[in-house]
Amino acid sequence: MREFSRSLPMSLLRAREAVMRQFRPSLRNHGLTEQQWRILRALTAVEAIEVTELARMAFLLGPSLSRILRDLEARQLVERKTAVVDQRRAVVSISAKGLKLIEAVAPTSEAIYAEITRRFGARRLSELQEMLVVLEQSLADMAGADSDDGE
Amino acid sequence: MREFSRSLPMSLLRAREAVMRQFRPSLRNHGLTEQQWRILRALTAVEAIEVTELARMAFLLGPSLSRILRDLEARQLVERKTAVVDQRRAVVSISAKGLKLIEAVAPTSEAIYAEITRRFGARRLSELQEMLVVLEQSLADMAGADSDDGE
DNA sequence: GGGAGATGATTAACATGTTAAGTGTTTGCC
DNA sequence: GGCAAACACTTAACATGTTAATCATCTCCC
Repeated sequence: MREFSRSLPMSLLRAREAVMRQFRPSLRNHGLTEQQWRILRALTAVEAIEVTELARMAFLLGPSLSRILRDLEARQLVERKTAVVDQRRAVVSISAKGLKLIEAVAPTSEAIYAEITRRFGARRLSELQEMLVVLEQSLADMAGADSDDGE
Repeated sequence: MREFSRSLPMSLLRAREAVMRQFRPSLRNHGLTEQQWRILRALTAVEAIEVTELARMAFLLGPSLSRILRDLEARQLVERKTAVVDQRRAVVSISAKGLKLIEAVAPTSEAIYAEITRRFGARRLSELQEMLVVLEQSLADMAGADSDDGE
């Protein structure tokens, strides 16, 4: 079998961890986890958004998002209301307080990102991002290998 | 601020998830989680190994590894004994039963990996892995951006 | 217009990620 | 040789990942 440390999932995991390690302390100083930050960050790009669509944008599973929204709402960083046309749907938006928090975190975040870009190289970074997109697309319609053995 | 969906952490997360989505069903059919598989897989490369070193190999934090080892030991997939020279250290190795399980999973796993390689391209895959290593190394000695604000 | 099935969201249950604290052992040094 | 600091590992506590089940609403079709 392929040498373990060279497997693609491990490489991606390690690279991502190396990157996130840079951001976590700053987020923590503002009382935010990585996922909470992703949600607030996604919300700044829209006026309001339904929960399912937000999950897609922030790349979180429904249950995780549900829990985090409950907390963010309690902290008054986001607002939630039920859609009028369909009572099942909830529409979420960032609050003024949430925006303020984003603005407080952003400078440090940007500085870290800039330093990562400087170290790794801007061109190289673009190439990497492009490859990652292609990888994702390559596997988009792959079966799922379910019928492995006795199921 | 940079468009959210193009941030490096998100790109890495999405790519990794696209890859892991392929493997999870098969692992699940064998009663293994991704992390349990990583541990068993790492153990096949060595005779025996200390817990801390295993954590480094499988890229798991100590607490996660502790919990998982407890479970794998209960299922008799791994064996653990205390080092004679240093009572603090525990030495872990894979059991015959564990090896058998690995051998049962490996074919499907290899087939999936081969299909991923075929779709993405072998050369491209090598390039990607190389870039990920460089990225990791680029950030290896980066500060940690701790002194963000009032600390 | 009413009921079966689909859909959006949440809850439940268990596994892991993450940081801090705790436990037992060893090491270095006086 | 004994004690403070370092070390290896585990536990604790809370947040998230993951899958399945539940709940409420809605849609479609008869």
